[in-house]
Amino acid sequence: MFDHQLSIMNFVEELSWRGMIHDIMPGTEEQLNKEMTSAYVGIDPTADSLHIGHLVGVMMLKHLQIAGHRPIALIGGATGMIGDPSGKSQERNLLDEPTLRHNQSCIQQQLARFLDFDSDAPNAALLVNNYDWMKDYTFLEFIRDIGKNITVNYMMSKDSVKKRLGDESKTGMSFTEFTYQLVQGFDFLHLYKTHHCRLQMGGSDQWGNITTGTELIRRKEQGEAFALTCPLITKADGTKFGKTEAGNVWLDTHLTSPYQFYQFWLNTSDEDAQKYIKIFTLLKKEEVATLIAQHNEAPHLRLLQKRLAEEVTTMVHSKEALDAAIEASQILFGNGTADQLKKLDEKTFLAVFEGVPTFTLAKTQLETGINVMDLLAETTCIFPSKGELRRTIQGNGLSLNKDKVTDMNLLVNQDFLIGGKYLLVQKGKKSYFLIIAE
RNA sequence: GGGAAGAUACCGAAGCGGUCAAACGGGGCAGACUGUAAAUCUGUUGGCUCAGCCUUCGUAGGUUCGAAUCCUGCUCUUCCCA
Repeated sequence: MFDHQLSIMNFVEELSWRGMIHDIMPGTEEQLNKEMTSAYVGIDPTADSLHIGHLVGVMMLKHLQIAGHRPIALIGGATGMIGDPSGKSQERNLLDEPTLRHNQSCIQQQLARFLDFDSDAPNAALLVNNYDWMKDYTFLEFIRDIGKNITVNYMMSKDSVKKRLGDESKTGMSFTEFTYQLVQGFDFLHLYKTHHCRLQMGGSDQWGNITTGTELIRRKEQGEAFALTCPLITKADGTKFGKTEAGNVWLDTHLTSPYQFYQFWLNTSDEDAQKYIKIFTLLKKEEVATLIAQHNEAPHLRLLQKRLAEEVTTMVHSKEALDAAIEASQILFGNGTADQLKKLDEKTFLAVFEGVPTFTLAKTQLETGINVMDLLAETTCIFPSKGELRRTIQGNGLSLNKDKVTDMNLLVNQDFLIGGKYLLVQKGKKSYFLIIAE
């Protein structure tokens, strides 16, 4: 029986209570209990940062490593160029190699916060890029060595393909997309042969692709490989997880500030928070149970959301970033008044509004005063059009320095500046913008 | 290669010669209520120098006093036949 001092609970049990198993191939658990096993998760290198949609896969790898197995992160340099037919995603563009490598190294740095790549431990994590073994692999070799082993009938039976072939599909499917599962299956085969990788994990939408891989391994190598998928992360209101109005929630500080990151998690609904805290934090079963119980006692305190946001922000960024985010949140969402705002010293002020979109303009422009309309819709692009700004003011949704604006002809001059320098623009309750006069 | 259907604002989808900046639904934004929630209700959702004007209904032309609506070419999509 395989045992590791770190593994308190076995991997499958661990994922299971966390609600992270959607489907698992028979024999997977036995394999994991038998010996140290390598398992991989694929990541598309479409950007130079991961976003929180990637986090589930990363957490699976982390749990895997904690359980004493070896995680492999596969950068889909080759597959990422194709695009999976199951997603709504368009066919992708080919990344040039420098961009691909850049993205790869950025992603690896982010992964290093979660996984141990460098130690001498036998289960140190590994990062590979399928571009490396695909780029010189010719089409002829591929169809002869790989394509031969899988029938089109088999490939067509996959849901992802059926969906695109069905009557309700409006777009059809290119040959390239059809081939996707084979290419991904080949990755699995390659890792099986080169790294003894026996398990592929991914989102539930990957099940079909993963099983093409295990099938390929069975037919070509008479080997046994396994699949484990986690449920697609959903939100109770049915909208897509991981998106805000501003787009993806990234792990990179420059794309999504720690404050915004913290806010994202803080804003999860009660129902979702119970799910997410199991998936995105490493809190133990008992602690999670206690938190959920406490939350149900006093839901308005939102202990669960706060804890979730704290844990994830700390894990992804740092304790310092978390503290700053909390402080900023308190000022922004506490009963902040214009007076309080004006009392802040510049350093705190800037810390609070770090990550808030800023616009600069010359102080001289304010000497004679400038109309709110022109200021917000023209000089700065806080509002895309004057019409929209007009509507917002009419709907009582605009504040300057925490004071509601009701007059569309309001003249903004230097007297409005906080500390002689800053003007805080608020659209609705949650959207802040900062104008800096220089 | 032949045939059919279609392309409307963020998305879906009406409109089929004037009263159309374009019904309806979804989404978005804002307001009320609240827990920075959910649900609900309300307003709004092309632009502007805003009771008026300007640019939009795949694209280029044409017919007409007048076109999203009719005609022609083109592009693209889906489906059927070969």
